[in-house]
Amino acid sequence: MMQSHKKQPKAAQELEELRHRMRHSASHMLADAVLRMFPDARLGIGPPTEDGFYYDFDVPRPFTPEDLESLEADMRQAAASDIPFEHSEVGRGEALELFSLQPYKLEVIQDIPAEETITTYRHGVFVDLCAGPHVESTGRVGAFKLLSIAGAYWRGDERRPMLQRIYGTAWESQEALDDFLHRLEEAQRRDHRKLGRELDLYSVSDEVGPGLIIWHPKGALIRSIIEDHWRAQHLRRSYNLVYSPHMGRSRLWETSGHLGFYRENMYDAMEVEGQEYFIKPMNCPFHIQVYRSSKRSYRELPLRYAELGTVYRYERTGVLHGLMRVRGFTQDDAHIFCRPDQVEAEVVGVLDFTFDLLRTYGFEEYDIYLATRPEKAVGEPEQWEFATASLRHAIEGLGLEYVVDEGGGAFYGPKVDIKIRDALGRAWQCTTVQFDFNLPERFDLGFVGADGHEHRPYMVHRALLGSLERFLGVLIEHYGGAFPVWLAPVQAVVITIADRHLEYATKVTSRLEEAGIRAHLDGRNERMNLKIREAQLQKVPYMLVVGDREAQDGTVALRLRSGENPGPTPLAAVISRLQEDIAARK
RNA sequence: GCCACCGUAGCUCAGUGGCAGAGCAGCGGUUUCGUAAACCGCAGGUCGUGGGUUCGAAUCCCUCCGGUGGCUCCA
Repeated sequence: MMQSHKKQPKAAQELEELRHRMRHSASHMLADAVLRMFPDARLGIGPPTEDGFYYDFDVPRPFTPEDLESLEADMRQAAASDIPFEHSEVGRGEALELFSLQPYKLEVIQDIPAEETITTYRHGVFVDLCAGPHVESTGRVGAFKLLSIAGAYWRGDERRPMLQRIYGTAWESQEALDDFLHRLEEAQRRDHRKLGRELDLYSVSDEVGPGLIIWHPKGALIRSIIEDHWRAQHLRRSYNLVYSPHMGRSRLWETSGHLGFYRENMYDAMEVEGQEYFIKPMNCPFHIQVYRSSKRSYRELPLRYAELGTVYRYERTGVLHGLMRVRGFTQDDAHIFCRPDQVEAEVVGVLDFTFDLLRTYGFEEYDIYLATRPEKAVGEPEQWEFATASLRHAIEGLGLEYVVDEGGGAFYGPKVDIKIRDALGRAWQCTTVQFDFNLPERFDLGFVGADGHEHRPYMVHRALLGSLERFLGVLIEHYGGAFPVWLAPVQAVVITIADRHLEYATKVTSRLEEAGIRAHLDGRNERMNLKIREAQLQKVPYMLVVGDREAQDGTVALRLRSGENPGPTPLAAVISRLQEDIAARK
């Protein structure tokens, strides 16, 4: 159960409610249309979603794109006929009778608690089991469109039958629908997989394998800037940087419990001199080794070990997606070992660090989730209560809105997840802060307290950016490929108008490079127009055109990727402008 | 992994049973140009893989590999 701690203005809430009703009604009209196409179709469920609606069907053959067109035409006809939606309450027996030919509906009815009333909505001949609410009549569904077809397991369970799902969307006006479709197009333009290729940032190769990222020079440069900044920030916040190997003996993973609980995500063992080794899916066991390398005193806690640790996890082929979901990735990982009395301050420190770091990249909006104890869990209830309260206090103390994900915690501890939204409106999890009651136990971690006795430290896993691969993917879409100057692989391109300007252009480029600017000289024997176009497509922030006038005056003709054209500018002024941008991380 | 769709030159794509094509990129040349694509030429492909049907397969069928949109799972 998700319990929201968010507030919305009333007007926005009413609009959302209207869209919700229109989408709900549109999904009924879709199901009605499908039944006309396939009278024997069995209906799954058809709820509204954040951006539209879907409906699941068990049909004799999969839908085709042409089917979508004729179904949509059928729906338009229904809308034109303006048939009223009629609500009624039915008894349980009556409901079972009414939907006797619809096994999925029967299953839903059986799951409705006895004390709840069962309701149906009818328009024309179509009746659906439905809690509602709906718009008054089919003419009031607004502007709608069917979007796509997909397979979906009944009740999301891969052991149950796969139904055919049709996705659609509905909005209060044609304008709002067009807006939405425009947003989808914009999202496609910003797709990190497309930009990744166009800007030559990374690739995946069939020969290397799916889900394994090959960073090209420009992508690698952006990544290394992010990493450098990350390390510097960690040092400022009293983290200790460590490095750990990519594999370890089976004994390590047995002790950690990964072989017991996480093996399906791990690659098979490799044998070395009769011993089994596993490639790491997580960094924690290694950081624990650092902790255990000497006897720890309460005086040295908290200890914060951080590493850009590359891990490999088996992911099913169907879930791989560009940089967002891969098989080999680098976590910006850290493990904090601390005393109980330090826990809350540590969590506050991590959250503060997170927002500080994410703000650097222009992320200001987050979805925050507090995930609590699941049914199957290790650790004492008091520990869970204490840790969960620490997380809650930390979030609330910072005045943040959050959602409680009841029972959504890991088996080894409660956690806070923070998601940022990409250009498609999909929320991507980046930050995660997780308590771990399991590993300190398994590795028998301890510290000597002021009382001279052994105590168990608290352990917190945290990743702020999540994985560099995913974060870069989100960043590419966030900026639409137009990276701010401090991240841009090429910050300035010097463009010659004719070959005779090469000498001056070379001098300009060297001056820029000496000033610490990533400059590139485009001295090709091509027309200036072409070079500007290419720099523009590569989203280079500064273009410095040099011709006769500039060579004579010691200036450059400045052009920005925004299309602004400030014109002739002294080189020194351009350099300081660039340096200001870089310093301000613009 | 499952459902649907897709895979033709580095990229974007045309070709749906009868001699593999275009634009861009690449290479060679001409051109020396003032704010988003100069011109001419050349080269480039076992049509993802393996098998089958056929006189003949990029095209039809099957297998596998990879991708896309979803489902499940997740940083």
